[in-house]
Amino acid sequence: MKIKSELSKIIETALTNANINADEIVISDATKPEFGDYQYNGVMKLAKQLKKNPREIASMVLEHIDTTGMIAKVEVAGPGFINIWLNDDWLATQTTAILEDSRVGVGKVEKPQRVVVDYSGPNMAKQMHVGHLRSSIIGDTLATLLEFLGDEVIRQNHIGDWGTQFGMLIAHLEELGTDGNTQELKDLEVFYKNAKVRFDESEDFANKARDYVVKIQSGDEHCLKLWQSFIDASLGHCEEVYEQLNVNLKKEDVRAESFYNDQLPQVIETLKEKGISTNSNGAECVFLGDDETPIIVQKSDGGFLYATTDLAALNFRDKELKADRICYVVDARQAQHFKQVFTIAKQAGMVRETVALEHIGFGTMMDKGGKPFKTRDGGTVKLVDLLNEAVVRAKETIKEREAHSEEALDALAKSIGIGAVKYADLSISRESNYIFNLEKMISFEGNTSLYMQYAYARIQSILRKHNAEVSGEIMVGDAIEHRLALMLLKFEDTLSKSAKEATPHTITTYLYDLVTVFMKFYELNPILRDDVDEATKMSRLQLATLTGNVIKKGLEILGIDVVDKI
RNA sequence: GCGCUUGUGGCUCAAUUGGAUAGAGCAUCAGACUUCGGAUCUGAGGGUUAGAGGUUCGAGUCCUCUCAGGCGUACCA
Repeated sequence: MKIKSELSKIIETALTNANINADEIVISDATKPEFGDYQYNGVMKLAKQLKKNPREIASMVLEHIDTTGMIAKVEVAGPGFINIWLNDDWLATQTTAILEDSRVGVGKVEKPQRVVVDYSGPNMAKQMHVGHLRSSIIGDTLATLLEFLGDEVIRQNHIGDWGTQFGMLIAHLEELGTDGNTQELKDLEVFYKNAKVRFDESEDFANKARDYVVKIQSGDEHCLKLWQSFIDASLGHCEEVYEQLNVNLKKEDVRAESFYNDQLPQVIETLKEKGISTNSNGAECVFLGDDETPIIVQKSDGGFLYATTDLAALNFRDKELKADRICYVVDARQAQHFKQVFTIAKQAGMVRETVALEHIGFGTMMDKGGKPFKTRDGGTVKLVDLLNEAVVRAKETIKEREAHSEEALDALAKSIGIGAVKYADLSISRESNYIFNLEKMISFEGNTSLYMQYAYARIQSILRKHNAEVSGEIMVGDAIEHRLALMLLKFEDTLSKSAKEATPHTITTYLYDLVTVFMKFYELNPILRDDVDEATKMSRLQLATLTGNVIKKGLEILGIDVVDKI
């Protein structure tokens, strides 16, 4: 239900009938229950333009607002706010209408776009570390969300598989022998470290490594084969992590750096032709605005840089993938880089003017002391280790409360532990740095996945206990049911906002508010007690069922499984 | 040096993009069980939104300066 746009239409009609012109009508949620459900704050601006008293204008508008359907009551308050109360019967009808809807009342966008979401982007030379967590799950949520809303999403995993370090790695792989290497490849950190040791201790090895870099680039078959087997092994690690994280990235979504390799000279040619780049100190550079430091697109030795690859990728995504919107889910620290690359791409005509280019930046994960997240000895924390730890902790927590069989416990621990980490990450507004705290993540209190899971399990428990058909209409009988019904209908507005701004935390905040309201409803309004009449019982069962459906769908978009029992 | 960015109760985070008395959760204190799962709910205390000016009907949000962090700054990605 697009409540806000429905209300906008009503207000627009009222304004027209009152002979007032307004360009855009923005409806916002009421800040307090006593101010109603929604409010329109635009009158103050209009009054300024018309040079009239805002309260006077608000009263004029008020007279023309249709209060026969959706709206129950309107009121002018403060300097000129128009407060809006929705009608109970309307809420009841609308919620009843979506009881059987698998999309729980969420429609599809009118104009679907083709959206490229670039996320995860691990480096093949190393194991995935905690830094990849945010990109992977924020990107995946965005992709799932846009798809659900009807856009055509193209996932792109821009893996780092090209560069000088690969010479060293494949030389080491060759030395181990392609058959005997499987053991050491299990841990890429170890593999990398050993390769580095060889590189430093042996002049022959180092020369060979450098030689191999050139050979891969020139397409030497033997080296490419070694390289490919190394990439396959490394990608295998990533796929295990994606599997564990419930992140929907497949092999066919991989479009690696190496893919763009042969397009790089063309990028330079285009930039030269258009007079965008110049030669400076032997390197091909782009100077933007008044910036003194350039963006280097080709090194003085002829090598290319990541800006060049990104330009080639932008060109490909525009020309071949024909994207309307391209989202880069990458660390916020690369903001300048993307700003520059986007500017160059548009200037050079590599991307059409109409394409929306967005850097979906996110903050860094910190430890409890507010420092960048590291292991005790200062190394990077491997993502698998962190996730495994979360599962272990979840298992301990669940075990304390209820008796489960060992298999059930393991399965529960997996979905709950991983879900808790994901939820905690997604619930923070993405651009700020955040402090990683596993205990808080696996807590049942506050805005955590377990609080949602608990509410869901409670609802399922009621339905099991009822153990019969649930039918009939929803009736909105009191203030708390009014709030609950309204929250349920707000799901679509929430998802739209989240998609537009690429902010997963909009969804978690909504779910938390929904569940909080549901918990209050649950306390105040008994469902299965004997003294509740049949129609009320059914209505409340329906409300509970619908709440469960929305929680499930919401968590599903975040890539988190719900469980019927905790 | 230049550029970008952040600063919100003791702690961790919000604030519908300029709207009403800045909201939650931890923690603290006080309540509610003949439990539809108490892993819950109700309430209280705790804030000059780093500081100082400015813009206007109205500022956590916009502008200027100061203070304190973080990040980026010519051939890594």
